[in-house]
Amino acid sequence: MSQKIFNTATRKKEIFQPIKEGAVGIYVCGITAYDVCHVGHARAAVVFDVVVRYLRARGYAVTYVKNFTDIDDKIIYRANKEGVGIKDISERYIKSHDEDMAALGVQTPTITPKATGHMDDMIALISSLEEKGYAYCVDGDVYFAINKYGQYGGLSGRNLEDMIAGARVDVNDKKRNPLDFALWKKSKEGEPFWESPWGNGRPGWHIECSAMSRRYLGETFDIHGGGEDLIFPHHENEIAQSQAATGKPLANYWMHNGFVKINSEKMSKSLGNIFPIREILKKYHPEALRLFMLQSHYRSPVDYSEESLTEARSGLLRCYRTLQLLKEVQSKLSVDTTTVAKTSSEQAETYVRQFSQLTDKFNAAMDDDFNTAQALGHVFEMVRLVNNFIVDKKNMPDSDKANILAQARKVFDHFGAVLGVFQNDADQFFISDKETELRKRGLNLEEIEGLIHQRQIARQQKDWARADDIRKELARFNIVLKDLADSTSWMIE
RNA sequence: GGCGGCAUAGCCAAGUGGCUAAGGCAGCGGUCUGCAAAACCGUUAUUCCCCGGUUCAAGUCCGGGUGCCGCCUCCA
Repeated sequence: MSQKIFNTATRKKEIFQPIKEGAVGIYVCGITAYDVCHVGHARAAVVFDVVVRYLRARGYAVTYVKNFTDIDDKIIYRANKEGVGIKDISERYIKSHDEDMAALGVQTPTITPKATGHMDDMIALISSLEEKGYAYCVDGDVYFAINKYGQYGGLSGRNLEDMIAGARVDVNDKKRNPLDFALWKKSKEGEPFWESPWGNGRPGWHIECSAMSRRYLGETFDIHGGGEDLIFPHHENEIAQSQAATGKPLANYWMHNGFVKINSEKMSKSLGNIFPIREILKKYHPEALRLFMLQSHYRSPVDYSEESLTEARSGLLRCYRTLQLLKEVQSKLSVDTTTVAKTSSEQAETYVRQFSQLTDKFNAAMDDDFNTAQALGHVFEMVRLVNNFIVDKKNMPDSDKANILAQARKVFDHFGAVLGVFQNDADQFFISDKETELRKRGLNLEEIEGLIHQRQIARQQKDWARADDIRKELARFNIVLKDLADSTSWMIE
């Protein structure tokens, strides 16, 4: 099976053919470091994290570049407002971004370049565009000449007439064409600036990605990604700049992730419905957030709500219960559970064969444009299959059981490594889930455990009425008890 | 005004020409249990927004309609 990728540029699923056999260069537009990251950033990060994880699992040597925009109007605005330098702002939010990403289990990209570290590359690129006649300088600003380039609009499927008819482009006397965009902006009084052939100024927004992708991945690379909102104008402009400069395609495949809506509304500052990642993670396990996102296809919109996160948590609990059970059964076997031996019975072989079929199906789903929703369907089938095994395993020799469980664990390890879930030990997961839920609901651990202890005494005395009363009382706080042979465990529903 | 997307069970969500329409959540019945929980088994869409067409065959393709949504301005 070959990897397929939906290419925004052609609006079709295409068979992925890397430039260099066995290697992939991917560039994803990162954040502008002027505020904390929100759930929308989380989605883009998780989507491309999974893309990279899967390509690596498939054996590709992936070079993943994700930039930080650390010079920009919004950063300057914020720095002025706080009376600090732009570096204070950008460094603060890059740090915050890194913390959020780590919490989400997003692997650090191979290279994370910053715009301000590549000023020479940008100036060189703009100069070459100027030499070739694609750029013109007016009063310290440098603009890209759309008309000269001629192929503008290819990615977003727009033509110049449509866009001009849209009439929402800003009026600027300096531009020859209203759609021309700034490559270099003259600095205003008091703004940070860099020296350039056009005077003191700073780069336009789009040029950094053209310069940095070229530096780290070359003139043409495999995959360029980002949120769907970046298709126009940002990626359109990147293509125009880069291809005018090199005469070569910028990227062979363009991937764009869909948006996160909040309670069916667009997320926006004016609606006040921006959800920072760190706020969400106070209430939900990061893997629940990942699962929520991965249950939809990456190009579809997802609708964030407390209910949908709670549902995702329920699904995650189901997986971890099985993982926990798997470990528990393993620990009770009389044979070494880590090595994989040959199975002896037909029944045992059937399980192992089904595991491998589910792995194949999972991979096939991922091959098909990273269909994580479908892939997750197979993950849950695997959960059921393992539960089934645990229920009907009885007369199997321990060596067979050990083998089956070791195989099952390997399959979950693969699923988990690709999707970035199941990264916790099951027992540890339930402890942290409990802590999160207690905090969220403002419940007190000692009180709950005290009641459970009292109930334990009542149970020993077979005082079922008292035991049931305590159960009911705890149920009012959504606490569900599970009676074991000699103890009671509990969790919050 | 221009460009694009989506509409599948109570909810979320895969499937995009052909066996019984994945999977999750929620619900119901059963097994298990002192009672529960978890797990397992069974069950919940004769049907995929509506109308017409193409085809031996359509949720899946084409045309029309309706309803939502995104982009066109900074935005993941």
